[in-house]
Amino acid sequence: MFSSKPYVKLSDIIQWNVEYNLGLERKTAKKGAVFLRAEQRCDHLYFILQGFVRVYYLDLKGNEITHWFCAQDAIITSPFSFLKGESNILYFEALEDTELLLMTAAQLEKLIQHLPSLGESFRHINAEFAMVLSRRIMTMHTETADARYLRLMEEHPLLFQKAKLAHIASFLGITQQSLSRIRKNL
Amino acid sequence: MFSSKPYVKLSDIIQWNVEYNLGLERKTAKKGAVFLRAEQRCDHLYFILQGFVRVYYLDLKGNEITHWFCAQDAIITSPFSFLKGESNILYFEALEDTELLLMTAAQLEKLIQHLPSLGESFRHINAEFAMVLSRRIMTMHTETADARYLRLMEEHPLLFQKAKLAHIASFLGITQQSLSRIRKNL
DNA sequence: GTCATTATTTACCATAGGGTAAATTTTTTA
DNA sequence: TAAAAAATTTACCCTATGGTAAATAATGAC
Repeated sequence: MFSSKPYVKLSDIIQWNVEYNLGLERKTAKKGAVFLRAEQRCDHLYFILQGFVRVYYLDLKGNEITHWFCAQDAIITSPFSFLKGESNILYFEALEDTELLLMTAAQLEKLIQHLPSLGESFRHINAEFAMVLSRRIMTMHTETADARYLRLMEEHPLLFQKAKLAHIASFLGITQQSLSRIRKNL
Repeated sequence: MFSSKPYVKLSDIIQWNVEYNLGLERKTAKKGAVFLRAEQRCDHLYFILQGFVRVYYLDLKGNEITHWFCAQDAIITSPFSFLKGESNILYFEALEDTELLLMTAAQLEKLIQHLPSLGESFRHINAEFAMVLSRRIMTMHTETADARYLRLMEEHPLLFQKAKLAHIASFLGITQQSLSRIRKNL
């Protein structure tokens, strides 16, 4: 999330695509485009070659809740759908012009057959991702909304240039109005 | 969390321990014992052969926050410490007499060298774990405390026989008093 | 079985954040 | 640059949950 993933280099993926004749699909999404919607199956990993993506879902009242933001070099998917074939509940929205490389589970497994070390890389990526999510659960419990906002600003200042405050508010677990109030009180 | 992990069978691990001369350590923890503390390094995966474990951490005021519960056949570790060598902030508490099999990162990598398919299993386990955590983040946003309580009761009725309400309350993200109030109002 | 300990509930008031609606500012479009 | 649309802020009151403290209930030790 946010950051690049040092374990898998996109340039390698692009090279292997040719070398092993994987036939990976490419996709572009204009700024503002929602290129995956709930109810659409998500049967790809999306490698972000370029751009910035917001992942969100809808709560019971239909409000958009930002689940995470992904920058260049990150990999996104809808885990429920990609891993388990369950119906997808996530929306992927390009917050700027975005270029994507798509990989199916079959293509991934084929590639790992050729390159077992890539499987190991993904093992580490998954473990780190779980770690990031664990930490997020903890900070949601232990920190006030103010503290979470300040920390986000410190750790990801660029985010505030790319995402709207409404996006960031729901990512922080509060409403836009509450975030506004927090900003007012410094 | 909670459930068994179909991807790795404990009986296999025990057999491989002999076959590949891994020298895995065993450990037992009496009911009530805290067998890992914050500040202690966690450089093992803990396979739960038998028993039930609560993982918790302390918030800024010193309150115990339950991070998850783990039953037989689950694997626990302190990801920050095990993966990154960062200082450990988690406590592992046996809620009943518990028997554990310990595996260091070195032992894990050695075993995976012998059995690459185990690496693949762990890749899937990590992915599923991330999925569970994602879902938990979502339900914390979208569901009220009442709904989370009712769902937990429905999905994990046995938990209520093994854990105290204070443990469950902090797992649900509320205080013990709030949980009590929720229970009162059905 | 009695006492001590631990777990749970209750009651009180305090507060962070939600919901609605409108005002204001900023950005986009024409 | 004017008009329209979108984003952000503000203000109001409301509600869920927190904090403190005490009462009750359940469990365990002797």
